[in-house]
Amino acid sequence: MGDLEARCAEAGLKMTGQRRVILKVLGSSEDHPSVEDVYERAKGLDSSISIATVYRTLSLLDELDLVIRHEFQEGYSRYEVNWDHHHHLIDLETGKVVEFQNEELEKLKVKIAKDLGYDLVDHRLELYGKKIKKKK
Amino acid sequence: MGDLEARCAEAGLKMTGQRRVILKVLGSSEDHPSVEDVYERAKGLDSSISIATVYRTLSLLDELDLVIRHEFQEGYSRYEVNWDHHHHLIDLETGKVVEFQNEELEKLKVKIAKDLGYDLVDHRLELYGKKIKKKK
DNA sequence: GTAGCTGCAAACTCTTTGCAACTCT
DNA sequence: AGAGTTGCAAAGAGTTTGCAGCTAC
Repeated sequence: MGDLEARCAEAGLKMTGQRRVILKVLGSSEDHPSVEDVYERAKGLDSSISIATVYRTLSLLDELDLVIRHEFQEGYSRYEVNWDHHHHLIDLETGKVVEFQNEELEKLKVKIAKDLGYDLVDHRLELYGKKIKKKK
Repeated sequence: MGDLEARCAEAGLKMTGQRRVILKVLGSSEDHPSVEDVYERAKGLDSSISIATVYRTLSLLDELDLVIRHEFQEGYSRYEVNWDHHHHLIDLETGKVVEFQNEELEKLKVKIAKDLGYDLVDHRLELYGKKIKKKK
């Protein structure tokens, strides 16, 4: 993958200070921040930034597929950079989000879509679970 | 499975006229109606019903697991009766929602969660695709 | 009788947008 | 220079809630 800024320029976006800040925040986030989270982190780097700009920028990045927008049944969106394809397991007790990949799953999904008469364009998979308690 | 009304009574819910109407609407819907949809259909049976009651009832039913709440990335919720476990393929060109089940997928998900150290409690899978065009 | 339910309207949360000023290219 | 971008504040959409009256049990 590579440089977010480069890919934005490629798409014809003007590289403003605010966008640079937001891209920096996204690129250095290891989690799945909400818009509010991105806004707070961005303000740490440039206190004049507005949340409207964060919303607008995230929408743009989503359209460009540079970012993925998640709705984990919380009533708001979370974002993450679209570095690599993976899925999420949400720990119901702690809210922790675990990422995973599974090749078998990928193949199976394409096959299911095909059997239904569809070309698979996109998909979402979320698992919700509780940590297995080891017995002593 | 079976009677929605019975299961509500079992849970200690009072069986009011409005609830009966909403349950009837849900039980006879073959699609995945939004709150607004449920409200409109319910008004056809009892014009005095309010949307606040629809929201409250659907939340209750969701807590009781009698109903499943979906968020198909549209900015609002859709509901369906929790009759049987299945997943959805959303046709990106028409918005049509196709339901499917796949045993292999179910096993795989349990296994993935287990490998990550989790007991699978719930999960969501949505495929987004385009209809395969047959060549003449 | 009374705990629970309802309609109404107001409030809330998340997100989008109109506008005038500003800024990359 | 000029199209695109920004901050602000207001508006929008979807959803929740306080309250007084009503109703199933």
